[in-house]
Amino acid sequence: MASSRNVEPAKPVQLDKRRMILDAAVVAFATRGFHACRVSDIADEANVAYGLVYHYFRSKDEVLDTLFLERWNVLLEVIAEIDGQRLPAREKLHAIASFIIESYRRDPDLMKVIIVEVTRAANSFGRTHLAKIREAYALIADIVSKAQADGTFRTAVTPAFAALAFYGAIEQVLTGWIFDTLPQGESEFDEAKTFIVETICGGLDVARAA
Amino acid sequence: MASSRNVEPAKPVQLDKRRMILDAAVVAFATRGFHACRVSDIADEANVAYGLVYHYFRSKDEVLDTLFLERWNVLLEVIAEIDGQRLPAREKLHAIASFIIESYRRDPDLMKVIIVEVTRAANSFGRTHLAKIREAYALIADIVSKAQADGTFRTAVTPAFAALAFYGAIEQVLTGWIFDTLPQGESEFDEAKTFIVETICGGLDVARAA
DNA sequence: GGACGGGTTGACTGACCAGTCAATCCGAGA
DNA sequence: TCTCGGATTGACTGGTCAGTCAACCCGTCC
Repeated sequence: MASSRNVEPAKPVQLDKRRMILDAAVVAFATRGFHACRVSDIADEANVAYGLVYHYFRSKDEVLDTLFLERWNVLLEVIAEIDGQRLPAREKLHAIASFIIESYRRDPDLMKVIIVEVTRAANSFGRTHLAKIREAYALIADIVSKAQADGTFRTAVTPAFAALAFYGAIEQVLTGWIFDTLPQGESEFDEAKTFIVETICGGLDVARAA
Repeated sequence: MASSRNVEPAKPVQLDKRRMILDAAVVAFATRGFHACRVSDIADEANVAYGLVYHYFRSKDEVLDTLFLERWNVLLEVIAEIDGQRLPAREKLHAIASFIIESYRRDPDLMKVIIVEVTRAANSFGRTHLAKIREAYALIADIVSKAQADGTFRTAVTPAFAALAFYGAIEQVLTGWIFDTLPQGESEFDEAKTFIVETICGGLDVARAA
């Protein structure tokens, strides 16, 4: 209580309305979907006037863009960092799957919005952020590629394809949880990490062709 | 020219406007996306008056629903039929991947609409048709399940998961083609069928854990 | 205490478009 | 030839929002 004059940088009572709007948007988008969600829903959820959303963001789209970029950049950093560690490829993939699934566990709404409204969406967003999304594929493909080079992965499939299949499996699982098609809970989350890696790395066949 | 009184059942000059509207909708939806596409775009594309769309369909949504159901039911029948044949599971999966990829090759616009606007969409449609979509997963899971029972597939992964991963890989590949993220052409189509099955069935690892 | 200006407010406007509907067309049957 | 009814037409309506903007609030600095 005793004086807070220049100790605080510049954040008053309500820690930053911009952040509040962003957080409210996650809830609003996750609840009603981006299209069905009106800007006034975001403002209401954030307890802020309608116009303030436009003080901090140029448009409704920019709110979603911001949400996506914030999170996706973290993902890219994490993948790069995992790749930097000295680990078997299989474990790197497990770490990536873990990170994504843990992200969902911690903030399902945010992941729901990113997956449903951007990653899986055709609307402007999917296209706008295609390059960013592809960066993730490329990083994963790189992991596979190196593992093929050092002999831990077979070369029957191209790295790009393997990356697609790996990410595809993760996305399907998340989608299942998001749409309540798949049971979800602590044990399912852990199980999923293993299954995804086991399917992509281990394969289904008992016997393999020579 | 010589009389066509009761030879034809009831299809005049323009083989059925309903079909024309449906076909035009595929083009319109594929080009502009379902949301950005106005009903007048469909009517224009079909060379038909605006109001006629509402003569044959209750709403714009119903047009998309019809398109999706028509095609998805074919898919379900085909999967069931493939499953009925006496083939190794791996070949059944190959046949399914083939069918879907061939569908895309024959009518990319239609598949684009189905994948982008229904299968991958959160909007009403994804939810409305969830059950139908899940039927496909279930049929695939069934194939895996039987293969596990007869010993050709490992039991390390549940059938439901395997189905998710398999379908996920296909969807990612199609999405890549749709968004021009992946090169496409005759050779890529064939290659994709093999790679998808090879990844899911063969796995990436050179060595497997005991 | 006055002026400045960024933060904040919410009523309002302009555009857009799904869906309606009254009118017209046209083929079949009487 | 006339009538009936389904097919076809396209102007129009109603509702919905995204985004604008003029005004207000309030802390800061002179």
